[in-house]
Amino acid sequence: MRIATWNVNGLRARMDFIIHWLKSRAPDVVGLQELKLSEEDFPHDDFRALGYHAVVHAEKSWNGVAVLSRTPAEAETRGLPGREDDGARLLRVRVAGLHFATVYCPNGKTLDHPDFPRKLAWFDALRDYLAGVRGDAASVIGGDFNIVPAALDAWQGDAADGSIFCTAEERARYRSITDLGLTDLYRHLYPNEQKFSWWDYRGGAFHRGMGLRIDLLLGTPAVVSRVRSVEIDREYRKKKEGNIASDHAPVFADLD
DNA sequence: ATGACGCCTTCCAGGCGA
Repeated sequence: MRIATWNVNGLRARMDFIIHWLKSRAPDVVGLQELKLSEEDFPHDDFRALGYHAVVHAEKSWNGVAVLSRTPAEAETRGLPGREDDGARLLRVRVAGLHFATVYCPNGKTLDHPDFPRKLAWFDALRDYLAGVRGDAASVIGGDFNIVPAALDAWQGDAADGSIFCTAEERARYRSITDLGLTDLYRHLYPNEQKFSWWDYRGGAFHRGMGLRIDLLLGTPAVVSRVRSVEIDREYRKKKEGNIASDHAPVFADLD
């Protein structure tokens, strides 16, 4: 079974790209983030034509998450409890024998911006929420975490320590989540590799290797024991057939 | 030092992203 996460940076703008990717990679379950459209504008029919069901938690213009799946999914949680005012950023479903959550974690903007403490509070609420469902054995949470887990995951390495995405406060929140028994599937399989999932559109960052690894798939031990490979699909960060890519690459994992 | 690119929106300059 192939599970995936992808921040698409605008579903409507990315539709041709997403269809190309679904046909090429044939994932079974996909968490999408940054849909940037109203739920009534979600193109269910286009996905059905490709054999995918969709559960959507979205809002006009900003944020928005969804789960695509080959077999129908049942929604478990729409929105992070207590933090609904921060936007449509969490959706958890039951699908294919898994509990599968997709998250678009807040950005925080800058260390001195009011969004930064809101980001930390959002992660505290995420930890509390995940602690409440930790009894679910086969569980995945994937998404755009907007935290760089470790120096290895930033193109600047430890020179980025202390800057936004790389502060001790953010990394402590990330650790509070992994401390619940959730493991970064990519880092588990490849402890010393440096691959990125996001590159700035500006300044040729992609071709200069100036990226971050912020798009993650975390799993409980029952999932970790099944994971055989994880790929950060940088082919789909490139312009393809005249279409512009998201600034994030898809990430997918193959499970037994 | 700054902006750089691309998305969104009561249509178009401005907010936002990471």
